[in-house]
This record gives sequence, structure tokens and C-alpha cells, in this order.
Amino acid sequence: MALLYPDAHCELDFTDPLELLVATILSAQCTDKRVNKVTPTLFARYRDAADYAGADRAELEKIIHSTGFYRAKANSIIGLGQRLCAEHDGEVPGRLDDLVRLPGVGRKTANVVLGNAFGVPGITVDTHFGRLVRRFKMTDATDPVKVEHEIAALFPAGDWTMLSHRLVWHGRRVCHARRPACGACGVAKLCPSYGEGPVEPETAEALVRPGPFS
DNA sequence: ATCCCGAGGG
DNA sequence: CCCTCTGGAT
Repeated sequence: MALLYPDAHCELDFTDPLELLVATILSAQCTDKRVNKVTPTLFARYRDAADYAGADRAELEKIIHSTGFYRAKANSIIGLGQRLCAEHDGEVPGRLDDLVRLPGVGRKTANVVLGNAFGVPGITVDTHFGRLVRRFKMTDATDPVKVEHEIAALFPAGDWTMLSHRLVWHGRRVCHARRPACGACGVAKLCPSYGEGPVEPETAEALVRPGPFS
């Protein structure tokens, strides 16, 4: 597949596994700009897993407050530090099984870390990606695992980490949730949702209508 | 299925 | 004012 947006990039450009992991936890239900605003302070204050493990809860919450869900995120991050120290020698594990068991780390976060910090090609299905896929009717599934399999079948030997970045970017900047910019979309003509305005995945017709990949 | 939570856009 | 934001845990 042609690269639709050559300038697509990951705003959270961290190569350090721990920083990337923490930043990704913060990014839950939160825009990247707001995450980027707190990470300099955060990473200056806490440098390794032990720092997070022994963090003062109130202080940590204050630093990450503006990212929303600060209580749950602080819990996750402190618990994360403790678990890394107790079970992983203070290092971020590079295996999916281990990552997903960490507090505050789900499938999406784990895949981001694997792909970007460990170079493991993986598909990252997030809210943007999911919406885009449903609109494009690559699948009618909301199950991330099923979506990942569909994507894998469409792009067999590609760089899935970069592919995820590009499609996430596309979902964010073009295929908006509320009012998609179909005029700026390179694949609008291939999209079954195009021409009838915004079509939400819940609309049964959109799921039944034949598409280019069905 | 529901909760967690603040910020920014239309 | 209402919706959405690179989710995860219960």
C-alpha cells in the first residue's frame, strides 16, 4: 500500500522503554499535546522504576493532573514501578505476556511499547484506528484482536508499527470522529462510508453495505 | 456495562 | 453545551 501521509509520525517519540511506557499510560483518553506538556517535569522528577515505586502519591498526581484520570494513572504508575522492581529487575520487559500483566498496561499500551521501544512489529489498535477501520469496513468487529487479524491480512509483510502510526494519524487528522474530512482523504473513493456524511459504526447499514475489501 | 477525570473543539 | 480524546480495570 502506498504511504498516504509521509509526514506521519509519533508525537510521543521516546526510545527509552520506561519513559515510553509511562507516557503511553498517561495518554489514555487524553490528547498527545497534554501528555507532552507534563512529561518534561515528570521525567525530570522520576528517572527509574525505583523512583516511581517510591513516589509520593500526591506529588505525582499533581504533576500528571492535567492529563485526566490522574488518580487511576498515578496508581498504575506507582504500582508499575513496584512491580518492575520486584519482578523484572527494574527493567521494562520486552514480551507481550509480561507487559500486559503490568498495572495500567493493556493491549494497546503494550503494543506501543513493543513496537517503538523494542522494535517488535505489532499492530496498535486504538480508538482512532478502530473508528477508521469500522468506517472503512475492513471489519465490523470491535474486538481488537479480530481487527488486528484483519489488518494483518491486508498488509502481510509491512512495517506494522509504522503502519499503525500512519493509520492512527489518518484517523486523528482526517477521519475525525464527528465530522470526517472526506475531501482531504486519499481513499475516500474506496470508502463505503463516503458520500452519505458521517456514518457511525453503530449504523447497521454501514456494516452491511458492500465495500472494497469485503 | 460502568467508572475514572480534565481539557479542548465545534 | 455536547462530544471526544492514541484505555484500562472492575
